Amino acid sequence: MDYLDCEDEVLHQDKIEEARKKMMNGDIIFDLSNLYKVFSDETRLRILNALLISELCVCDISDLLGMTHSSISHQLKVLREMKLVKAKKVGKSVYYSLKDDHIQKIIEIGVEHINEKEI
Amino acid sequence: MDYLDCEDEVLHQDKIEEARKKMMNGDIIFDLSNLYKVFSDETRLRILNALLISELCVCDISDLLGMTHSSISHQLKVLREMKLVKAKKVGKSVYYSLKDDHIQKIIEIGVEHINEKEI
DNA sequence: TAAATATATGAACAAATATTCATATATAAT
DNA sequence: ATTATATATGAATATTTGTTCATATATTTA
Repeated sequence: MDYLDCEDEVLHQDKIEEARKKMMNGDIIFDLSNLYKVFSDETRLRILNALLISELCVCDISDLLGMTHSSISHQLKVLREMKLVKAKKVGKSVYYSLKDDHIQKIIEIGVEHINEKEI
Repeated sequence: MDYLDCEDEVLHQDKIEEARKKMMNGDIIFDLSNLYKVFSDETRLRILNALLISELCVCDISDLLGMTHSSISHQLKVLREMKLVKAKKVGKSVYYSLKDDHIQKIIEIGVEHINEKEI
């Protein structure tokens, strides 16, 4: 393990200790990584973006994104499991909508970041 | 392609059109997905979290996270390429720090979301 | 009741990605 | 100059993950 190889004079024990104390705990890091993983896929982002505009059934989303029902359905399952969308069954159709407004905020800040980087 | 199989009566053409018009364009979706991909990995999140607290060299980060220099260095490269961190060389060491404060905001909103979900 | 439609899902496959290992480069110390 | 140290990086490996394909379930219609 070469993470033990640094000379003591190079390590900043004070800073390391401070960081160790103030850092978020492992569970939160784990949950956070899973949350952002949802937003890291273009298909899921497009689905969330669409639902931000309107409630839609699976057929609508498939048509809108030009992708198979299966693919969309798999991704909707991920979004459901992460509790980012809710499903409402009406007849043979299932209507999806967003579960809360953090989604909008998360996307907005991301867009803000990207726009500033372009300058 | 079974995304063409839905009956016309099931599709909501008005909603689909509205979504099509209002949705973000593909380039932004692509950039967004790449941005969130950075936050989707626990190692990178821990590095960002540490740098949020203090400027650190590679040795510090390796020691703090209990991971090899190589692994940390690879992830720092990703963070550099995404322009989320900046590097300052001093002697043999390279000191890393955050490049802007969107990082903090993105993490904060994620934490907020997770905490509310726990209720 | 049988056939058709909308959605869901398990398994297989392909593509992406994180870590390890080996090695390279740059700087400092001897 | 030579050796040691801090960091970087290419290639290989292992794991994860998105889509496709086949099939299952639920609801409606004939």
